Amino acid sequence: MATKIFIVDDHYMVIEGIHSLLQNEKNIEWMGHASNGASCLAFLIHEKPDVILMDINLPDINGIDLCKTVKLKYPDIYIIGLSTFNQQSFIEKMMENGASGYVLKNATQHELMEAINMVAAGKQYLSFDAALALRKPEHENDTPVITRREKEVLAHIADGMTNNEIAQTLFISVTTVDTHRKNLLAKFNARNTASLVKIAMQLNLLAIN
Amino acid sequence: MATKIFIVDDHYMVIEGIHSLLQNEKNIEWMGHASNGASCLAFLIHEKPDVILMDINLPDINGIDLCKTVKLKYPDIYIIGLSTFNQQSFIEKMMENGASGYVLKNATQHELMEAINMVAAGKQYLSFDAALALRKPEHENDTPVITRREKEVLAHIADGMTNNEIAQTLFISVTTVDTHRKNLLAKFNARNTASLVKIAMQLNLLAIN
DNA sequence: GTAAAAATCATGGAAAAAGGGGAGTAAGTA
DNA sequence: TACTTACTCCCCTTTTTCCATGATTTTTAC
Repeated sequence: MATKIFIVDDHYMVIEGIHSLLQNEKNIEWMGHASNGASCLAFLIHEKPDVILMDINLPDINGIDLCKTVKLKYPDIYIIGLSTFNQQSFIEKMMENGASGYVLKNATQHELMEAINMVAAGKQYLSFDAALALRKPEHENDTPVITRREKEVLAHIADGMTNNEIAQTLFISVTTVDTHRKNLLAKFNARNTASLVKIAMQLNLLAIN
Repeated sequence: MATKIFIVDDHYMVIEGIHSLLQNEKNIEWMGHASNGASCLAFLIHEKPDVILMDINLPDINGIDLCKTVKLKYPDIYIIGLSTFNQQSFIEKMMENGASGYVLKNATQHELMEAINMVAAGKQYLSFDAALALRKPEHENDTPVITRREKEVLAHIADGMTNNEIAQTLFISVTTVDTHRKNLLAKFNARNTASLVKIAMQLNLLAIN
């Protein structure tokens, strides 16, 4: 029985590339593609693929959230994350939200087929580089654990607000905000606000929640 | 006479996609691909394509600089920039460095062929969206034009260095660094260092030079 | 060769952040 | 219950940034 595949990616060339890679595979049934989250969800109302290859960068919604939505509505559909980024935070969040695999866009045909077959069989698959990123020991793991409040403060800092302004919007004292700021600097091992924001952006703590 | 095409892109799926799109075109001769700048230059020593499709994001060198290098050595080769980003600054720099066209990775087969044919005929081609971005009036352009020195200072700021430290590493006065910093804040319309770094990261000015 | 743009330097003052302390409360866990 | 964690608050000092204003010298581009 052929595995029914559906792609969500806004780059026509990538879709075409995957299509081409899968064209001669006998046990693959190509169901088509969507170029954004909305049309993906619309497609799923009437059609049920076995595996969805889902890009993380979509125009209307990010793939991480789309993954969650799809998995909630259709738990039987397996999802493979697809991205050019090999960042631990992306991979982790994608897997946390129910994805069964993660493949980089520079994967070979062999890797892609392996991923699809593994995932369709109910197993998990991480491309080599992705697995490497995840297997880093904790001390090499560069993403610090920050609390809910710290994340709020961090977001406001990155938006250019001063401690005073943050204190007013969060209805807390300036000194409290200052404490959070100091803790953030310590946790991120940052020398000052500038490097704090850079590191947070690199870890995607400010773009995708 | 067929147009000889060569691709430089580090994403296998994109290469495969373009290959697939061009496979049935009679007047296209596929010469192969390189996945980084170095192997592209190595290839060009012995082989001379008519048109190179060049990704902006490469592992070893950015496409903008590679474009310059290739054009210097082989002015007869036409280059089409290839990117997922529709940012004015990228497009401009690519064209300034001698590219004849710019195509987004979500371009259709028709657009791609049009680009190749136009460029091979010595004309220029910008994909619709790219052209739109370029025609935006200056006040709608969200990527400010910053100078070489400002970019250096910006990078150092984002790395957490103080004005004093930056001054020492660049062998200039602290007040000069301060001036650059002020100009950066003004150009980015940022309230302080934190928002400056965030905006710069969002515009990819700290990852790609 | 000239005009524009970029890079350089400066003063002085107000505002904010960084660094170093200490400390109480509430909530959940072992 | 004892312990940990998150969140809250405070003081003081030093450093750094931010702001306003002005000016000179190189580079670059036409």
